[in-house]
Amino acid sequence: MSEPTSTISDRIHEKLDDLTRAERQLADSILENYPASGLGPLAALATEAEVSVPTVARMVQKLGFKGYPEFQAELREELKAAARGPVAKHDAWAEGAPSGHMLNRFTDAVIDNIRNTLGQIDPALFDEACEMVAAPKGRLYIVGGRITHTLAEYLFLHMQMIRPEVVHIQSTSNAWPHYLLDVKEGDVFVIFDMRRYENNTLKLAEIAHQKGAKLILFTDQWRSPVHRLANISFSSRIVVPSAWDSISATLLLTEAMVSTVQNLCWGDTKDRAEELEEMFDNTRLFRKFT
Amino acid sequence: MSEPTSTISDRIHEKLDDLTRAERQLADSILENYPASGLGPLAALATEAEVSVPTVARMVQKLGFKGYPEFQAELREELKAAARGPVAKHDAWAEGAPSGHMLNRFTDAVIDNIRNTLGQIDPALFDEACEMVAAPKGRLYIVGGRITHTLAEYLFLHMQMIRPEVVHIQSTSNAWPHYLLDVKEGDVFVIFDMRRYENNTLKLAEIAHQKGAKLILFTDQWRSPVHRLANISFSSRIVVPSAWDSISATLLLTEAMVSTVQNLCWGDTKDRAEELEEMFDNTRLFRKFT
DNA sequence: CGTGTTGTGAGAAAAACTTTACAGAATTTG
DNA sequence: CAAATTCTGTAAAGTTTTTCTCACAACACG
Repeated sequence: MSEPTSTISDRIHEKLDDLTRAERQLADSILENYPASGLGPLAALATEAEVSVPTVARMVQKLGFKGYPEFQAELREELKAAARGPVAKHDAWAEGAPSGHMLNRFTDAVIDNIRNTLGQIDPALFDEACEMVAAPKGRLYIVGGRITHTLAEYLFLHMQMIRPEVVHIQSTSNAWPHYLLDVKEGDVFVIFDMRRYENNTLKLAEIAHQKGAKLILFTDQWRSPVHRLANISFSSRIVVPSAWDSISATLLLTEAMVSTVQNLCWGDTKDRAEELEEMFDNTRLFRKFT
Repeated sequence: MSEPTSTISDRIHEKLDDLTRAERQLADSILENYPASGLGPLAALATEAEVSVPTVARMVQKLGFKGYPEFQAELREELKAAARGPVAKHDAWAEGAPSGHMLNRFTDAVIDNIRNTLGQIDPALFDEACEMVAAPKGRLYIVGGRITHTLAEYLFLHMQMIRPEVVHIQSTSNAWPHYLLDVKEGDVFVIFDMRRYENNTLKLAEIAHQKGAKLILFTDQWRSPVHRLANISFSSRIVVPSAWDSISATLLLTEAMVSTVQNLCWGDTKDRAEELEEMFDNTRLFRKFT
């Protein structure tokens, strides 16, 4: 038996550019949970990929198989061969990379960070924070430092679409004191401060706190000094095999917050609903996950 | 949907005592290379196990299935779940949160995205891209769009510390054409373009390509039109239970790239070594993972 | 010898695959 | 902006494969 030099997965990737829209959609679906979906009946695969039956038949031939059964047979062979191999499942995230490859080591670390970070989150506090952010009573200020202002801006860009009165402050900018002039009680600050913690951020937090604003802090596992002032803090694990830190876990929290807040605000802000609706139409993104 | 408490493999083992000789022979064959052999046609399985067709049919019913197709369907389901891996099986990441809590749903989705994204990366291409980015021959341009410029800036901030001649362009800015004036052959562009893909980014990529620059693209699973011009593309999964997309998987790739490039450049740029060293001292971050 | 098991062969029924034709949609081209 | 081209889904029909079942003979074993 001649060991096939390339798996079907490879073959699909190679041909990816020659495929049409629907075929690519199908290819994605096959790769989605590979190889399980390719082992069912053709019609089921078509349904799952949301393409028509002939599209599947056409593509299978395009990939060089005489028919769907032949395609399946090779998938099974592949599966057999794979099972023979190392049982170590997630030894490698990126197929074909040595397990010591940076991609694998890095991914291991990030997943671990995420697990660890989530394990230490109090869901009730998270919900509370989201409610504070969603509440349209006061202004929402979003603050980031030298590196973390990218996170801050990411949050800002989304909040801006969800609710009014959102301000993005970069604590390293020398303009930040001006922003604080009209902070009043009931305003909410979301502050990102990861090591190395920035003095400006701390000062800014102090003033905001003093003026009666609520503070929500995203920091790392060693916690920025701001946490003593903050009403709610979330610490993320950030260690990766790199000379720098990872903000992946914090990004996850931020994205989860965006999603939660948007659910909370749903329907409230009529004027934004329009804009959102248009976006949903354009991106075909509005899927109910309940 | 009730999660089956037992796999088919378990089920066979349980019933093993109630089985007759030929049936046991069949069972052994199924478990031999599980689950591949069970996914082919019934007749093939019979031949492989050296039993008759009716024996297979009879045993499948004995196991409690209505017919062979039903048996196969469950095998496929099992395979699907197994591929998801032990990591994603966690049904509560944040302890104490109901498994339907946004934090858990979101984390599931992100982990799944990461797994899927990494599974489709060619490590050789990734290394190649990192070498291109590390090569100090030409300039390094980093380009992002409306949302993705946060990723671009994150990469920029780190590259700036690693190598000289790094430029950050925001394709939504109307100043970008000026940046392209002195692009020359050998320059490298790192472009972020996720849906909804931006026309400006495409135009910018076209000009850069035409001027002989190399393009590295970070996009989503549906791939920005820029990918046709790009020398190397990486597509990430971005779907999460939210009205918006997630850039978490792409951030992971970006961070992994930063780490890899920094390893490649290590020692080359003497003038930056100082600055780095000081940083490492301050952050106690310098850990050798090699 | 009797009981329970297994294989053979065949045929009916069901399911699956392949192909074709065509119309509507999407995209490209001029 | 219209025409041309390409792509895609629907429907249907024909073909092949697969599954299921039955009857019966052969076999194993106490």
